[in-house]
Amino acid sequence: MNDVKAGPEMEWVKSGEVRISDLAAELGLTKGTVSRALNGYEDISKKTRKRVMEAATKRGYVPTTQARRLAMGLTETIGLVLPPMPSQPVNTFVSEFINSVSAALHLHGYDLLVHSANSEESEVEPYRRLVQSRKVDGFIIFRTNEKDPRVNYLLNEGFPFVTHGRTARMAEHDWFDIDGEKAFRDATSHLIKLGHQRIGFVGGGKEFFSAQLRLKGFRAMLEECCLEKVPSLEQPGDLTGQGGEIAAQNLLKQTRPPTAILCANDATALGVMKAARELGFNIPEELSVIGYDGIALGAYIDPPLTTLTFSIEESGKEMVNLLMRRLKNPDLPVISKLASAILKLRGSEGPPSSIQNKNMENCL
Amino acid sequence: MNDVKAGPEMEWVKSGEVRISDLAAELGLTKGTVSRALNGYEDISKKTRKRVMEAATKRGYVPTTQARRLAMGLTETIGLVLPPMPSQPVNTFVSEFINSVSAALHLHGYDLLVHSANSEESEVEPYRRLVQSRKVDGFIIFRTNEKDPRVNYLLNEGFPFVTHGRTARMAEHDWFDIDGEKAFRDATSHLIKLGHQRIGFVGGGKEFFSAQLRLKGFRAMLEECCLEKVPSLEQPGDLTGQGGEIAAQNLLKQTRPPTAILCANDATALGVMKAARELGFNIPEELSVIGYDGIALGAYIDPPLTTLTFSIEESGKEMVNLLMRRLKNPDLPVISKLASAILKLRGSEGPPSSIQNKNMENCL
DNA sequence: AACAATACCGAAACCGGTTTCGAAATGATT
DNA sequence: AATCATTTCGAAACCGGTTTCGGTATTGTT
Repeated sequence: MNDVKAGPEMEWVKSGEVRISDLAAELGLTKGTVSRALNGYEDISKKTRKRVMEAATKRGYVPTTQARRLAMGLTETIGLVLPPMPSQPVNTFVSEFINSVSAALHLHGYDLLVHSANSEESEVEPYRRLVQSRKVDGFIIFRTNEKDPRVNYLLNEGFPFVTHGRTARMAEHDWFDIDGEKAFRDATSHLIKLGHQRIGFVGGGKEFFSAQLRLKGFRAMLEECCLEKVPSLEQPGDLTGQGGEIAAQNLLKQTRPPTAILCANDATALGVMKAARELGFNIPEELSVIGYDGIALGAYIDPPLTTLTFSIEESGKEMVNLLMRRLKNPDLPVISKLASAILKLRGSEGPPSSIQNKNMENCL
Repeated sequence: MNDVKAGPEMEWVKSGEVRISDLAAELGLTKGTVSRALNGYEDISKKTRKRVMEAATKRGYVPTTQARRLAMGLTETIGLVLPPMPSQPVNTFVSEFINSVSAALHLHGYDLLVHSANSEESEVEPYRRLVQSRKVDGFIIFRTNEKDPRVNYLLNEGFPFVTHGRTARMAEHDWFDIDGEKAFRDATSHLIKLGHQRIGFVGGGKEFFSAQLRLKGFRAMLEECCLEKVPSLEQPGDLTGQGGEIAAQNLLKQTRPPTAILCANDATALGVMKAARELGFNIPEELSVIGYDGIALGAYIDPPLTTLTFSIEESGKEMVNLLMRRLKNPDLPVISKLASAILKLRGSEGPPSSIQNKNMENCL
């Protein structure tokens, strides 16, 4: 019933009750000596070290983290501040991300401190508090804006951090990002090869750098394939389902609606699909839809959502690597890592029902 | 560009560079006096207190958390261990929950330490480590099993914690839970009132207490309405979409398939809907489906998923309240709180196409 | 056997705070 | 003016570790 196994004659010890001074007294040593013995200093005889270590395991001694960290002048803790969630949590990114970051940090002996952002105060306030009270050694930042106050603050303080996503000052800090531009080039290319000529795009807010890069990839591939850029086919969005609905209505009510819509993320794509259904468009026969994020749920809707997906686990791991490197040596030059998303075909896209013009063979 | 405002003649101070000893020296006081002045002790003259506080704000002094906590013998930190995610993160519960718990803890001056569970080691290992290294004062536990090793371990240690969900030992620890039994009574009643006579149920694993309680509520309402309990209509599941698919196949391939299916959670419901579509069942005309969890995504699928929903924010808040109470006074009697879920009608349920028999008026 | 080198451990300072205790200064009382 | 109570602060211990420094005890060298 109880997971704690205890030998027959081993008296019951509650966890964490024995201090280094107890151990020292018991062994007739000073706590300094015990500390060095346990930490592998060379000036301890094999015999004493063995005695100490055996006593330590027997008594279940584990150093008090707070004390050790205070003495060593570090916190071994990384902060992660959750952006305010305006009740649009269609995305499971956050929990997966936290999970992978936490796991990666643990391998380095670091803890993860998760803080929530109060939407009433400034965005940087939580960061400032954590820095000033010296609760963390560095930050993991995600969902960056192009001009990001958090980045500005931390750069100014000279405080270590890594971002998930690029910023206007990306040359000054370490960052990890998914190559959204390439991803959308791929997705656009895929649609064009299927025969689509009029492709819509629903973006994210101007402030999200990543959404801008996705738009850039979309435009680039259009141009590469000699398809003209139609401004009315590029709709702004806000990365939510609702934003997707509105944008889709704007697109599909046009005289010549697009035969395919690329969405800046999956939440948007779900909104687009909902609006499309309500307007009587069959997916994928009359309208192809492609999202971005690879949320697992996309596989369960009808039709299953084709999307651009990437490894969140890898993201977390890589970011932790970048951060650990930075903590070890703050003066190293900034580096970055770009991972790629892959197009996961699930069924929400297909060839257009009517191919209006065929002048694209010139390009492909 | 920079959020840090500094007065004209205020020289630039990097955050967290000034220690209490610096402040004391600058003021010609001892650090003990400064500490007491800042912490509202009564044995400090008004004049000195004012001097100290002004100097503190001017120099931007913030006490080092590590040191303060060590001296005061507490960690002011609560641990939350993420259960291993077997790549089934269809649920956004976790991130919302973390968010609300973190926010609630912050109001009490507590931090949230999020730890990930390594699936290779024992489930209690992370807890043991956090306890032994004295990194946390208590735990928030969610997704409990009926016989929960984590609960056993912590009860044995006498370590404070609160669970989200009941356990076999719920009389011995504080817990918060959603009244899943009542929720499923409501949902079942709703279906029966719509005219359904053959209602299927897809459950969660035997180990999940909450899933068992939902089944219990389902059965209770059936009995209350004089509907016979058909064992083949109760299918086991695993709270995943895939589990839902399999269960739905088992249900719908029967000679007399159910006209409605209640699912232990939304992920399961999505799997059920997918399988139903593939088998040619129209929802809700030929098959009603109801889930549990209230995930936002359910609103965007076709048809929108009717589900039982509850406030995750309230869950987090209440659990933190329970835990804070416990930390303040460990000897208080255990208490618990049961919140209710509400049925959110969205469209995946309706009256059955053919009402087989009408003998239910006797009961309702 | 005398001496230097080395191995090993104790003593003490330190990390940055909090808290207890006692002494000096101040004010009130007679 | 002498005595007592208060106010106010300094000194020092403490939280639980780590790390530097110096002094024995042991070993190795000639």
